[in-house]
Amino acid sequence: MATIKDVAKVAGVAPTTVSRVLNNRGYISEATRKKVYDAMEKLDYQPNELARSLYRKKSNIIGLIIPNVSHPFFSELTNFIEYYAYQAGYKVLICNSYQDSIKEKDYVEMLKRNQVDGIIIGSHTLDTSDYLNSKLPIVAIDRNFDNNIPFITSDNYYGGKLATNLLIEKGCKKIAHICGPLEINTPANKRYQAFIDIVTEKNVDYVIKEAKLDIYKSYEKIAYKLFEENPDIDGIFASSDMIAASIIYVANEIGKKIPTDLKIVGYDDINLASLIVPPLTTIKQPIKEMAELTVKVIINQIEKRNVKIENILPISLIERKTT
Amino acid sequence: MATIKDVAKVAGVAPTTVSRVLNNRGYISEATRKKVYDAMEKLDYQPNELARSLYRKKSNIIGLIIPNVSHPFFSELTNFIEYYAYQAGYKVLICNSYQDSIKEKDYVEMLKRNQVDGIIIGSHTLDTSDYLNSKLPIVAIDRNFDNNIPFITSDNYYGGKLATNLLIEKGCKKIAHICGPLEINTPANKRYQAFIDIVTEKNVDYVIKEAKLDIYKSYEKIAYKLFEENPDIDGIFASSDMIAASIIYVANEIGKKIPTDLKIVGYDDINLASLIVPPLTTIKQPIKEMAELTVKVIINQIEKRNVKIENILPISLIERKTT
DNA sequence: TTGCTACATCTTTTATGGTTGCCATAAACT
DNA sequence: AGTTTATGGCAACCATAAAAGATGTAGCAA
Repeated sequence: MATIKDVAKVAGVAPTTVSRVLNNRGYISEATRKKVYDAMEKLDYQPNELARSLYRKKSNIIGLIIPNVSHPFFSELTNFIEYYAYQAGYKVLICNSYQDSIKEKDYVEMLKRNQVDGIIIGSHTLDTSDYLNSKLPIVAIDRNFDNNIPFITSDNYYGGKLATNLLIEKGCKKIAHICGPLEINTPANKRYQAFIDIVTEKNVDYVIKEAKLDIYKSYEKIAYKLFEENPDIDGIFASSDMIAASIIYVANEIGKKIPTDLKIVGYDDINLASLIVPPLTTIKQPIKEMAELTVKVIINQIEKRNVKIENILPISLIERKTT
Repeated sequence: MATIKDVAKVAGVAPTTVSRVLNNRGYISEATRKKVYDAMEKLDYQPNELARSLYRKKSNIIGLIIPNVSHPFFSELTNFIEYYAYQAGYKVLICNSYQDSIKEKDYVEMLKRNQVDGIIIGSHTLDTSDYLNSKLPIVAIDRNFDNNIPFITSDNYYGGKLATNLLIEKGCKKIAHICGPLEINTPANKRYQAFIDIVTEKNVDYVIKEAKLDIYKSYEKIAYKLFEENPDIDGIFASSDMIAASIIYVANEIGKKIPTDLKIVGYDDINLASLIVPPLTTIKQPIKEMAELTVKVIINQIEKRNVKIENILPISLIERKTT
């Protein structure tokens, strides 16, 4: 690989001059500028960003820790995060934590060693204290830490409310809610809270099942068990579209008709939601806008601007064919 | 952030001694080793990988260029690539090219500037010559360059053959194949070739439609058009599960029964395939194994070991409920 | 006892590729 | 004459690694 010295030699100038051309500082004549550019082209010179980062103490790399990129919600989020980060001149290092706290901690340390400028954390097992002792910019997705780490989320309570109300309006008499893991306090739990509040208020019969973040097999098991224990269930509010898809699958296997026998509301509105059969009624999280805001907040932190701690984006109900 | 010098000062030794403790080389007494470790702990010292990479001329970062992480096939692939790369001590920088050749070139240059140790390219627009003039280790996924760039793929011809034969065996009289973009010569085109060979050989009526890589909307349009132009179609071989899912969706909309009126075979066997209704018959690409091999080949290249140019993994037919 | 070698232990120096500040020099302008 | 523009050269810096060098100690033969 050509270095700045090689370029200087070929262009017949000093390395300092090349650096000046590269960084647009000081006085440079057009003639010299051209000579330098020609030399760079001739040598296919690419400045070594490692050396630059080392000097500048800024790598322009953002670490992204998520449970699993193969989960559609996270893959869509990752896609947009990379998109906006790249636009702002940042690169994204991707880390799958598999919701394993040891892996998560490992990744945080690895990212620090690699001098990332900030970490976006969409995975949820780590103890807050592991972040506290670091001055590194951090943004959490769907997690409200008790300290001052900014987080991005959507209006989960309202989402839960809309979903539950819709099922009741459509005439469901016994509703199940399959929620995500409740042991960690995340804003997503407000979906659960809203569900409980509404069914209690309206005095509707209900069931709760808890699902760990997974992709399918475990969701199917939960669905089978739910129908076995509660054959009279006629409405389900699933806290993710993947769970909802699994339920539709299982409902089909055991011969329940959707939406006549059973109505389903999902959550997220991943790409898949409109594609499955029947198309899924769901609460749309603004994934693209969440990604955009996440990138904006992390960069604002990196560049020492003030950021809001709470960043809650609106959700909306998308009615399709499962209700 | 604490540096090696801070550690040295606290431990009362020279910076080099700390470096030698870190890298386990040279002679170090147990007493010194302990002093150094204590100092590192006290300062919460993390070695700066940027500086290490600069010196070693090795960043342990692999660049991954794919069309779009939010596409399930690529999100699953990315997941496994990250998994195996991390196991081998490599990090993954993710790049979405959106099949845009300018973005793709931009990304390649960015990755070079950042001194990545190798590039995995799953995106397919770039001219080979852009790679040729670089001594950087490269592995392509599903792309057979005419030069010596190793590539990973699966047995596309056999996959196309299995899919087409299955539809014919199941009694289809007029089969459509929705293939991927044919303008670039990729191994995936062998699915198309196999399809043509079989229908010609067995003298079965057929239709071809070409689909650009996209996620849904465009697939649906193609499906609508296909059914409009060919109402008598009774079998479809889709070159990806996402296309197949879109077809199932459209078939449902226009009242075609699957598998009675219409049989469908997908390709990839993404997670979703078993989950959609009806569960999709498909050709399984060994995504996990492909990712594992991809990482293995790129690392072998990085570490100057010999690698095979052609890496073709076996596929298999997964019969579910759409045939 | 001396001299030599071998080795353990740690330090000094140089290198990695690039940026920047400072000073020197000189020509071209006000 | 003084300012602006243009360039070179040097040193310091970023955090780390490695080659080479310094120092001390032990073993062993003369």
